[in-house]
Amino acid sequence: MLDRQILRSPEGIARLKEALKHRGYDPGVVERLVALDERWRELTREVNELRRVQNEKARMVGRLKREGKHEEAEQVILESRTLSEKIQVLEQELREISERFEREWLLVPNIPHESVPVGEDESANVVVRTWGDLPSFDFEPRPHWELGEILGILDFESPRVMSGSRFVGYRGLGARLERALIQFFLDLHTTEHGYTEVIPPVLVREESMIASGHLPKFREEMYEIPADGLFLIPTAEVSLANLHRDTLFAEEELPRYYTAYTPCFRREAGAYGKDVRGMIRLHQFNKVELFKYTLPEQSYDELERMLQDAERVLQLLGIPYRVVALSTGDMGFAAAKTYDIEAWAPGLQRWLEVSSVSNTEDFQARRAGVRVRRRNGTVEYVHTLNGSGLATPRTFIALLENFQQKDGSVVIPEALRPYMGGLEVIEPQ
RNA sequence: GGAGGGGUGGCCGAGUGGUCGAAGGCGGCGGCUUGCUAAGCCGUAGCCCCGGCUGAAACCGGGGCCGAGGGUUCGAAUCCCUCCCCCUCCGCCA
Repeated sequence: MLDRQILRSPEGIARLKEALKHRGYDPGVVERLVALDERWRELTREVNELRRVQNEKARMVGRLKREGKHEEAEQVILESRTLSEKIQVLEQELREISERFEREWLLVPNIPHESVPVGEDESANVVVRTWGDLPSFDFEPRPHWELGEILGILDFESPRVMSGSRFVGYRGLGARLERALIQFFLDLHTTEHGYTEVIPPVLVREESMIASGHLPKFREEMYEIPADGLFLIPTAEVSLANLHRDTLFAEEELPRYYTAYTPCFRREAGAYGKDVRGMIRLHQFNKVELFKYTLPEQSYDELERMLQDAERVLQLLGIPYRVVALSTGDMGFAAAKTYDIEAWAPGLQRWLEVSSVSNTEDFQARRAGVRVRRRNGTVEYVHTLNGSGLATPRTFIALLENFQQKDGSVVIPEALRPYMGGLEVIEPQ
């Protein structure tokens, strides 16, 4: 959520319209919002004034009664009664205006940072850097689903029966490898990068989804449990963004770094027929998330650092990747700036997004009510950042496909071996 | 699921339907005292919104905020309703 102050100056209005245009949103909503805000302020002014008079009269009644002047008190009560009715009518209208404003305001995305490349879609994204050499093979590299089959570590069949498409099962060393990845990520971030590990709920209330910016706009992407009004999280970002709801931090308490492993659930409603093969796009997957609460002036430095923390995972695994700065048209709703990290998948011959690292500035903090009292006494919203560190299925894919050998065996990167009981190679069954 | 108790300012905690933010404590800030610190003493202090002011800060005026939302009343932290959360007991179950 943006500061609605932006609707009260010509420059702010122009800035917001431009931001919406760059994101591919209709800037037409802005005029409507400006009108609602103006009406809201006008009503607020009127109501405030009437309440002032009303308060005066109420106090007068109290005073008169205490002084025993009951008849005069009755007179004032009579006046006050009609005023009270008038106020109620205006308050009703004020409530309606507020609700209408709020409804639309919650659908307005964040304003992109000035450093974000302007463009309609992913074609305008900018590759910031590439790390590692793409592997060359003296054989045709296999896609992960073939490797999973050969090695007997992935199960695509039984999940289809028990749950439908876009689910995967791991078995044997596959399950162990998945667990190893999660543990490796968490250990790295907690011991070397200073994040505090948390295990949050994965079922949350609607208001938590609103706070993180995932609702009301993306309802069709969420699994919902109507009987209890709960939603399955699409990312631990939701849980971590709600860790300090309605909190006023002291400046010394920031920054705060959190990491969490959770399963994530996505309906993928808009992706019919896309990435159906293998485990590129799943309804349920595992992810280790990174999250920071920072002072506003530090958030862009913290963004770069978080990006490095996520990159470090791939470096230690030896998986080649590139970092991409997303364009205005490709960024998520709450983000002011986003980097994607894409791992190379030689079997698929494509780059796979394994991480997305974003600064939402105060967009989520405003929705979640997370503020900081500065040393000079002023209060402002904190900045929040989130990033994957990493998502496992695609890391799993990249790992299998990069380290495969001619016979289908897969070499386990050294960093992971301690988590695999020292195992160096997964052999075909 | 059943019964009962409770949610008050950054934190803890008192509170009457009518004296403009609500005792007290902790913590905060300013000052005095002090070789320095601690202790002590004095003072000050909340958050949000509207307006003065085109934007921001300070300041001034006003409104709102005692879990959330409605309601009763001239007037509600205080009474009523709904919801949320916490605690205790009982039942059930990992």
